[in-house]
This record gives sequence, C-alpha cells and structure tokens, in this order.
Amino acid sequence: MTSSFSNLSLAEPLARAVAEMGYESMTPIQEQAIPVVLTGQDVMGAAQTGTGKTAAFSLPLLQRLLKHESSSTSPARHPVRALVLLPTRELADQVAQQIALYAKYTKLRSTVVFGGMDMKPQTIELKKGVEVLVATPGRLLDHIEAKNAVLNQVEYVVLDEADRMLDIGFLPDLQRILSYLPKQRTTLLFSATFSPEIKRLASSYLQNPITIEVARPNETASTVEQRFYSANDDDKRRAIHQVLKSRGIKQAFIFVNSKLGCARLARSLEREGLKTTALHGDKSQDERLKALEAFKSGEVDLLVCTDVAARGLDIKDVPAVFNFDVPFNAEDYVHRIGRTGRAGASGLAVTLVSGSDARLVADIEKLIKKKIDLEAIEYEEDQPRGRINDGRRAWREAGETGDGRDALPAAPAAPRRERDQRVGREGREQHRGFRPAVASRDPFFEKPYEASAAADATPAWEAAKSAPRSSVSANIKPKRKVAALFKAAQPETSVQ
DNA sequence: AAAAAAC
Repeated sequence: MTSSFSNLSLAEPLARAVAEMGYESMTPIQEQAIPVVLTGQDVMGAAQTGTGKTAAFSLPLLQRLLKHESSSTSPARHPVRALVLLPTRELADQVAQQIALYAKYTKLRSTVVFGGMDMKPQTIELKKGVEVLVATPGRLLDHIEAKNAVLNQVEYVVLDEADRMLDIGFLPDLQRILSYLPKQRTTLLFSATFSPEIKRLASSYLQNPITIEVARPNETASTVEQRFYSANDDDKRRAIHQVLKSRGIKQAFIFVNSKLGCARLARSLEREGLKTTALHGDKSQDERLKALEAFKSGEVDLLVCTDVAARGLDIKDVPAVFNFDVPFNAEDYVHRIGRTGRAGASGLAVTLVSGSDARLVADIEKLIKKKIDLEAIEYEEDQPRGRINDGRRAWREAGETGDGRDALPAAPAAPRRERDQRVGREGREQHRGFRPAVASRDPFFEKPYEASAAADATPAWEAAKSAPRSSVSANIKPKRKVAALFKAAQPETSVQ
C-alpha cells in the first residue's frame, strides 16, 4: 500500500518539491487518483472539499509530462501540453501557483491567464512557450483568437470544479475551447459535487473514464460542524456578532447571494466595528486580489463575498463560514462551507435561515444526506440589529466604483397572472407557520428585540420538507436547462 | 431570487 508520497516513485525533481513543501502522507483522493492519472486514462474524480484534489491531478500530470517527451513535430519548443481550466480568476491564480511550486525543479514551464488583467504580460509569457497552461475560459478564448495560444498539441485537459465548468453559464465557452484541442487526449474532471445530470453530461466528454469517488459525491467534510440558525433578515448581522463572540471566532467567510448585498453587508459590519472587506465580481481584479490578500494576511477578519469565493479557495485555518443568505443551489452550500475545515482542521459553518428559505434548506438536507435541525440563537443585548440601508448611497459608501446600477436587481419579468396566483398560493401553503415569531420590519434600533424565532419554527419546518416542490423553485430551472443542453450537447468537433 | 467568465 502506498500511502506516502515517498513510495510513489515520483521523478526526483517532483519528489524534491513535494518533500520541501512538507507533504508526507497522501489523502484518500490522492492515493486513489494519482496511480490512475499516471496511466493516462480519463478520470472523473469526486472527493470532499479540502482533501487535496489539486495535487491529486497535477503531480501525476507533471510526472507524465516529464516521462513522455512531446510527440510534437512542430517547431515550437514548448507547445502547450496540459491545459487546466477553472471557473474563477482567483482559483486559476491559486492553482497556477501550486503547480509552479510542484514544477519548480523541473524544466517544465507553466503560466496562468485570466480576465481583468492586461493581456500583454500574459501574451509575452505565452509566446515564450509553456507546457502547462492554467486559465479561465473567457480570457483563454481571447488568447486563442489572438493566436497567442496554440492548443493543437494539448495532451491533457483538466476541468477543475468540473460540474461548474459544465454548467449552463460556462458550457458554450468550454465547448469552443475543447473544439481547438486534439481529440486524442486525456481528460480529467474533478469536483466535490456532481449531480446525476452533470455526470451524464460529463461522460460525453470522456473516453472509457475511470470514476474515482472518495466517499459519496456532495458529501460535506466531517471536520465541519454545521449549524442552521433561525434569523429574520434584520437579525442576521446581530446573529453574526453573537456567534463570533460566543464561539470566540476571529476570522470567517460570510457568503451573500448578490453583489449589492455583499457590498452593503461589508459596509455595515465594518461600521459595527468588525474588520471587514468585500469580494465580488463587480470589483476590479486588483481590488479582488487585494481583498483576498488582506484576508489571508489577517489584516481583515471578515471576508464578505459572493459565490465567486465559494469554490476551491484554499486559505489555511479559516475557522468559520457564515451563509448570510442561504445559497440558491445546494451544491454551492457544499462548496461554501468547504472553505473551512480543510486538510483535517476543524471548522464551523453557520447558515442563517429566514422564513422564506425553507425550500432551499430542504434541498440542502436532501443533497448532503444529513438531518438539519433549525436552532435559535440566544442573543446578548448589546448586539446591533436592524435593517441595513440600501440604494446607491450604500453602494457608494461601500467604496464601490461606478454607480451601483450593475448590481441593482434586474427589473422583474412581466407578470403572468395565472402563474403568479398559483405561486402565491403554493408559497403560502408551503411556508405557512414557518414565519419566525418576530417578523421585525422595524427601522434600525427602533424596537427592542422580542422573543426568539425558533420556538414555532420547527413544525412548519418539517412540513416544508415534505411539501411539494414549488414550480418557481430555483433548482428546477437549471436542471431543465441542463437536460436541454445534454440533448443538444455534441462532443467537440475535431481539430479544424 | 444570482454569480461567474471577455473587451
């Protein structure tokens, strides 16, 4: 049994880098995936968050690049032989840095390209030639079209966070990129979450794949303590203060569903005396990288973020994750809470649940196959509460560039009376009685806090779980889209 | 109900 990196017979330069980084024993996904990737077969790999998937594919990939000379007859001295695709810029940056460390003592070159940064330095690096290219889809297509990147010699393609890469928002770009790659190649897919639909879609991009599942897909890390607290919207910041204080937590990710909500919440928490920064897609790339760096260095304690930060980011010893908003997709819940409890450390995940979130929490419970109990928080009197201010003023105060128009909610679609009536009825039936006791709409600090919300929350909670799914449920739409795409999905066309 | 990814 090879459970130690030293038993792997990695090429000397790789073994040296690994030893220098202090890696000794392998995690289960590494133990299982590395030998298979070394054979050059296609892989679909699922393992919990924070268990070392990046090393699980990049080490054997580099080993193969070292062992097998390029079969290229092209004059390019360093054709791109391996392509690694990721869904966010920060993640691409992180994975590229990790690969560069592993490849440090080899002659293999690697670089990363992603949007929001000047094309020129990236172009210079690409023209020098790299064997390993890490990228986000949009910017890679730009470089392909500008003929800065030639991908007709690619032997390996990795889709990290594969289920996201195959999702409706990314699939068109992904298909275009794949159409530039040779058909004869190895394809590796990794993620902590795979839905049955995505698995089927994924299999159309794989040839005789080996499936590696360390534990069940969608399983949350056992090192994360998951808590669900009942809190109406005006009590949510108060809940954060209370949990931070009572558990003695210094640092945390706080996830919010919208960019505007993210900017507002960050501003409010900052005002309430917490060292906070915001990370979302309407910030400049410079601001995004700075926010992440400030959190990593401990300069700020709270990173208020959208799902741009939900996946893959590996920051050591983050003690807690808050879901200020319950995520729309249950898979995102698994990824969000995976920012804590990494590499065997312990972590706390707190989800703040308001009256209208019942369906979403029921979806999470079903996905992670763990019973969820909704609890009440015992507040100390001095925690701030109340509605946070809104509009463009908040946007400006949050230090955002622009006027915030981009982040304002889109105008609602034209109402359809029949649908609206049905939705209204179903919504009322579904959530009847679930509404917390304190339906506080009080302006900031006006009314004293009243009784706890959870007392009457549980019965309706149970009811909501077994209630029929509403036709407006967020999960229906993506699934339908995926199914349609699956029907339409065609494996990539051959090289021009 | 949203976010992400290109200029």
